[in-house]
Amino acid sequence: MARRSDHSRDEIHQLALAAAEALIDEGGLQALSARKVASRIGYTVGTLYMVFKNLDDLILQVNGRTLDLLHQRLQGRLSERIGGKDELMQLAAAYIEFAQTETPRWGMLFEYIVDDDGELPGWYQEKLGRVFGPVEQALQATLPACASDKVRQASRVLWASVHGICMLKIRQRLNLAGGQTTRQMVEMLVDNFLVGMGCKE
Amino acid sequence: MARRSDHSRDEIHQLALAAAEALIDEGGLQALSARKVASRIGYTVGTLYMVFKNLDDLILQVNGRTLDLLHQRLQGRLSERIGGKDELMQLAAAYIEFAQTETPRWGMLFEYIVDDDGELPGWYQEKLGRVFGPVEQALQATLPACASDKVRQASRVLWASVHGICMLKIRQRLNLAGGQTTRQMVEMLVDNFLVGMGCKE
DNA sequence: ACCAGATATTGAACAATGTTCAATTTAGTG
DNA sequence: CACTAAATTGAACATTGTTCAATATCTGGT
Repeated sequence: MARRSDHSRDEIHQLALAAAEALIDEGGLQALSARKVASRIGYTVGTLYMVFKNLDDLILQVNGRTLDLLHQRLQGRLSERIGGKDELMQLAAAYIEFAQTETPRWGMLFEYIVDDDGELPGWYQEKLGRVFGPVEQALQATLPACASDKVRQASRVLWASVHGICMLKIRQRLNLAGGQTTRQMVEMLVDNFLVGMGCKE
Repeated sequence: MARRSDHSRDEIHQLALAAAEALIDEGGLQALSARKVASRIGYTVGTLYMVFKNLDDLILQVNGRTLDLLHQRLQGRLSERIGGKDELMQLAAAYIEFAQTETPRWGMLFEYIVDDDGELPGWYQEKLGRVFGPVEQALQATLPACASDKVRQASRVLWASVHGICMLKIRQRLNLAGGQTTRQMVEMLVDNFLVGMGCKE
């Protein structure tokens, strides 16, 4: 029996999240189970339910950490405020890379489905909003004359589009894409989108 | 016990698919189970496995029918060859409507995940390709001067983008989208994309 | 009409799942 | 050392996908 003082509640919490992430990386969402997570951290099932409401709660928290990581990766490509297509393509490349490198965790962000009227918890929505930050910044720098709420909206449209391409490409739902890479497809999108937004270059 | 001659193999096949669709419509993918499908059509579990390899096989075939239905809905908006932004927006509206109306079945199209190297079966890829048909046609009509393989590629990029917007909107992953409707976001995309492709209007 | 071979159908069995909770073990306090 | 409060366990339950021996039903031949 695990000693009561081996880990604090919070340590168990963190250990479990890390173990869950490892399992997901190894075998996708279907490789995740309460008992497997528990045994990996040296506890039994019951203990998990002292720290998480249920498995969905655990998954949502893993997703929260994934969003944080994604935000970091995007922010990392934003070191210098260049603006323009190049910076947006840097961000897009970072997103593509993240999706390709951390495919299972990235995919899980969109598999957890919320009920009709049920909303995602506030802390989660906040993390979601943060992910759009770098895109919004780069887009504003690219379109200095554009009103900030229009940029806000445009960044959502553009990024949802980048995401759509990534998604269908990685999940192989784009039959006969003519040998284009994900990156080339995204470049076509960004090019056209920026021209449409009235970008000079 | 169900009489041996009550239904042919093929009838059982069809009945099961219809029952599965009903279950999914009522409660999403998680409401689907082998026993529920079987009991709805008046048989027991074992019988299902005479007609489907396993549950994934059943799901893939449901998805096949969903793709057919989607293709119909798109094709239905293509009756007259107008070309131009209006026709593309008609198609986009049809897609949005489909996603909003048949959300569970539509969502399932992207939840079934294929292994790393494992490909989707040929018949399924063919159905996938067909869905892009109407978009390709409308885009070619809109850009008559554009080479057909460029149109082919552009239709994939554009439609993956439309899909991305739909997806994130319906799954509520677009925090603070500023009260824009899915349709308005898609319109912004289509507008910009067409300008970028050199469309006059 | 009846039998035999073939095939359809059943339902029990198995391992694994999420979740709960009484019983047990441990830690801290007086 | 004893008592209380909390942590930890593991058995229990319902449900899941899948398999397969047993049983029921049909078909064709005599």
